[in-house]
Amino acid sequence: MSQEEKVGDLAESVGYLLKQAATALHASMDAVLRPQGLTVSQYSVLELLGHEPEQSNADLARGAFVTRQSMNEVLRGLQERGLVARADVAEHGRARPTRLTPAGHAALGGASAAVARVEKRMLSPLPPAEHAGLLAQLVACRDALTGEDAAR
Amino acid sequence: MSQEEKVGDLAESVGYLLKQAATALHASMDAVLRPQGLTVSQYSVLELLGHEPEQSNADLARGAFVTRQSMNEVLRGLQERGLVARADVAEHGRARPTRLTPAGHAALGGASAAVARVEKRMLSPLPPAEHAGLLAQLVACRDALTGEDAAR
DNA sequence: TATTGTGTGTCAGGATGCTGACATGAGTCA
DNA sequence: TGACTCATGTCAGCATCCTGACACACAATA
Repeated sequence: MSQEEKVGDLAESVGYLLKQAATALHASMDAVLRPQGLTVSQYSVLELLGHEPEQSNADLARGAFVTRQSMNEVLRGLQERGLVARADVAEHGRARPTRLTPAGHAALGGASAAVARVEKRMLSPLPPAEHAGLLAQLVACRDALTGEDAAR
Repeated sequence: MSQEEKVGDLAESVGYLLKQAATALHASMDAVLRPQGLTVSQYSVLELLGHEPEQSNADLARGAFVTRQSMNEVLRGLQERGLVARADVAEHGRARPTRLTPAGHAALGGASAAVARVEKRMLSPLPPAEHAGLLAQLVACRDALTGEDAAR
């Protein structure tokens, strides 16, 4: 009756392992990005803008899983260092699109290479044939949680 | 030559998806734990103590992937609410083992059931046969990153 | 015995992210 | 036109977690 009603052995909990793996990845990324003068959050913004320029503060916040307020702070730091540029006046609503400066592109290049090496090391124990499967499983898990809201 | 030297499409980045899945899980856990008056960190401590009682502050910090200082704060909150109890004097070194109170056991019961439902929902799109494989892959990724330190 | 090293608990200060709140600009509709 | 709704940017305050530092307890060793 009450076999599956609570969290079992932690070593067999996918949630617990998911947290461990994500924490390890964040720590490894931080270790390679710090020497380049970037935080993980700052790198995330550069990567997002590298793939899709002219995104607003709110767009970037959604892409990096943080609030607009937090992203505002990150953007301010990047702007002061000259890695990104924001339009002074909004063209449409209140949104002021952001884009990479040449210095931002350069910083992204080195950072992206370093992060790619981290990701490669993370996946190194898995046979390449399993990479796509892991990706699909993570997508499925994410969608299962975000699809219908959180409660219940 | 330079095909794999930087992060590619974000939708195909295991690291990006890992972060998304972990963030979604954390948010879902928070949504079900808040109504019970617990934070995710507090729940983690209760769960750890439920599986292995008499752990010290430092033990719990390692188990929850936070610093001793942060865990100290969490324990203080749980102690004030009467969910855990710590020995007043250390028996061996400076370590003061912590254990669940009856109220702590009760709180853990409800919280663990709620979290188990979240985890079940997260895994619901995957055939049960794939669960063990996902778990093993996450373990492998974690170990690949934590085995030899971070840098390089 | 005295020294060194390791593990632990705790205080102080700072960095980061969040919730709450408000004002602004644009679209929708009576 | 005017009221309403929605998305955005930003300010303020708070919560959480971190790094740095220090004192204490024990074990190992010369």
